[in-house]
Amino acid sequence: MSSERFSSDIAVPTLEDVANMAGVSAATVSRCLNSPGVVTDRTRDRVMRAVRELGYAPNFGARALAAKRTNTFGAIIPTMENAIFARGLQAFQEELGKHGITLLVASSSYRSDLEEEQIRALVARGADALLLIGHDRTDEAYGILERRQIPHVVAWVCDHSQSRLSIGFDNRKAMKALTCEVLKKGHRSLGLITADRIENDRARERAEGLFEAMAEFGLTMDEIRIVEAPYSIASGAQAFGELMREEPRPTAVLCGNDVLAAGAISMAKKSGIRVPEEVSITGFDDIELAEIVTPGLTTVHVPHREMGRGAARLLLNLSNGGDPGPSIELTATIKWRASLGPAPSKS
Amino acid sequence: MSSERFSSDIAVPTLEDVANMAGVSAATVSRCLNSPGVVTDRTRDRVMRAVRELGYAPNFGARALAAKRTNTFGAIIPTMENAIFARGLQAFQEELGKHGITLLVASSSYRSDLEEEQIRALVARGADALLLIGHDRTDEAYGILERRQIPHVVAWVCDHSQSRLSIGFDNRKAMKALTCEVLKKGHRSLGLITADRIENDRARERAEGLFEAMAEFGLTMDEIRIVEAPYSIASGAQAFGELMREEPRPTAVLCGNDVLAAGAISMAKKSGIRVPEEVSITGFDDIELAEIVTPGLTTVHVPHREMGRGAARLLLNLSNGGDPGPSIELTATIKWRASLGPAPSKS
DNA sequence: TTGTAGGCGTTATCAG
DNA sequence: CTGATAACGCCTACAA
Repeated sequence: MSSERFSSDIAVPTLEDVANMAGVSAATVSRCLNSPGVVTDRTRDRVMRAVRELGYAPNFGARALAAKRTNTFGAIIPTMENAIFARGLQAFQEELGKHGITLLVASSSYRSDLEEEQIRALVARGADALLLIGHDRTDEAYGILERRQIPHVVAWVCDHSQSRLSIGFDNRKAMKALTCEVLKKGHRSLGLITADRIENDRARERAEGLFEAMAEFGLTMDEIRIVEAPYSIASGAQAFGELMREEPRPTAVLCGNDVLAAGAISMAKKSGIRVPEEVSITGFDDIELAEIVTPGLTTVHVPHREMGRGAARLLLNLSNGGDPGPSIELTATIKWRASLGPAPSKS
Repeated sequence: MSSERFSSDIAVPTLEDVANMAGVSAATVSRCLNSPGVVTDRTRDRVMRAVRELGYAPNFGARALAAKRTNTFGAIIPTMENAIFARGLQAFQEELGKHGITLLVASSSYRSDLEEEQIRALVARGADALLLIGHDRTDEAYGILERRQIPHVVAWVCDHSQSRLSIGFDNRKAMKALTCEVLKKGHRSLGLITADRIENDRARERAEGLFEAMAEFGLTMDEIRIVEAPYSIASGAQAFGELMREEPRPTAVLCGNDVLAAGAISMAKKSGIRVPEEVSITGFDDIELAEIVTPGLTTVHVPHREMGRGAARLLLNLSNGGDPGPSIELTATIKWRASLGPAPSKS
């Protein structure tokens, strides 16, 4: 009925078409596809042949509508433009793939209004579960998740003051540890290049960690210059330029991530400022970039793959009605390379 | 009816719930959402309030089923692990966003069997149109696209021997031009680090371009050493190491992309081989990485953003039943940086 | 401008 | 083991 099957009928075949060709009911075709064990070998063969012949593929919308399950998870990351989330996402996807579930990725450009929109889109699209980055988002966003009871996990963070299920590392602690190393090298005049801290708890926590370390070493906020910059090499470079014009000039510039740090290094090179002899620079994330730049970037190594894999497992569990257990804290470690050196002796 | 609305009813709200709360029919709610202009301001206000109050979001499956349109496009890229496709994809997404359509991204790991699977998944999921990279894929993949008449465009390539709609640049021509520059510098012993050329027409075309240039300069295949390597900095580094052990040692190493080239440069540095004094290295793509490494990478600048934006427009057109016009050829240009120098004077 | 009713392609619940 | 048949949630003529 749905497709009259003229000689050159190009309509998309439906369950019913397959049923007709195989001489069975639509219900039987559906069963062949979903629980093959429950149908005779003979009829199944017949049905499968028809399926192939027609090039039939089930209509996802209809299936979702009827089954209330899509076998699709979603992930919303702040950006695809740099590699920060790529590796973790890859691991996430690989793990999901093993369980036959498809991943849909959206990016929010670090804007929580857009993220809310993306959550809506993915949820509406039937995502069975969601991977989110960081805790910062609108109440509406959380409202949607709760009302529809969408299993979700927050990754890339481990904030003990938050109760939501998460897997990640303590950004504050990691940045504090790195800053302590910088201070131990004798630096007393710092610079910070950070992403916008509004709507970005990772950036905020990292900055806080830095401040805590300074406090422990008896430094005040007078001894640090802060520049906020969008996530890109170019803006990292520009921010570094601004910092170098400050008085007194920082002897160590900590960057909120490797991308900004790479920009800083390139600007230093362009300006003839030697790293680390005149200025030390540090990053955060330990993406490939950190190893490639010259000098290599001392940075915080983040367990991207474990995070992705772990997040997938939590979500898989959750969406099967299982108990995911408590949030998981992974550890980030300092990765030493050449960009961090002792403070220049004078000034 | 669908949700009885007890005091703590957590059921997902449907169109009907909204209609009840607003005291109108479901049809009116639907209209408010889809063609707001056709309904009274007063009722629309009432409806929208109900929508907000209930946190209503339309069910995608149902909507797709009824409207036969999802306002979703898909893109399948070979990898998310490096930035090669990121910028283009971002532009693609931005353009689509302007038109209210959502982008779903999948990655194929450079494997056409996986790509076919992803095409299936996206098509089944109702993607109205698809962005694909390169021409190489299974007949089945194209079969699906044709049978279901899914508008699609092939990007990152411009192969005049292919009739399929595409937007991109001529990989062969670009690599040939770059190679000519290398040869003009006097290099007569070359190395090529390329991605696997099976199932990857970009890599194949680039290699062919290189060979053409060599032929024009009267060189034979004896004068080039080729190593295939997976897309990663580490494998680029390793491949470069292998090349440097060849006899005679190449004086110029051309890489199929910037990621491999970055690896090559880092290995050169590690081995104490000066670039470009002892060996010249070139990349392809001109991603940020190319600017960051030291020395800067002479590479082929690819118009990623135009490609992404253009692809979106073609697809938008196509999915609205319009005529997209012919394939579009963009031009890739050589971006000069320091990594390419004259051939060392002796041997 | 708004409401009514039918249908979109599957799955799931029943009988048979 | 198989076949009707009723949802599933929304859109869209068509009618009022």
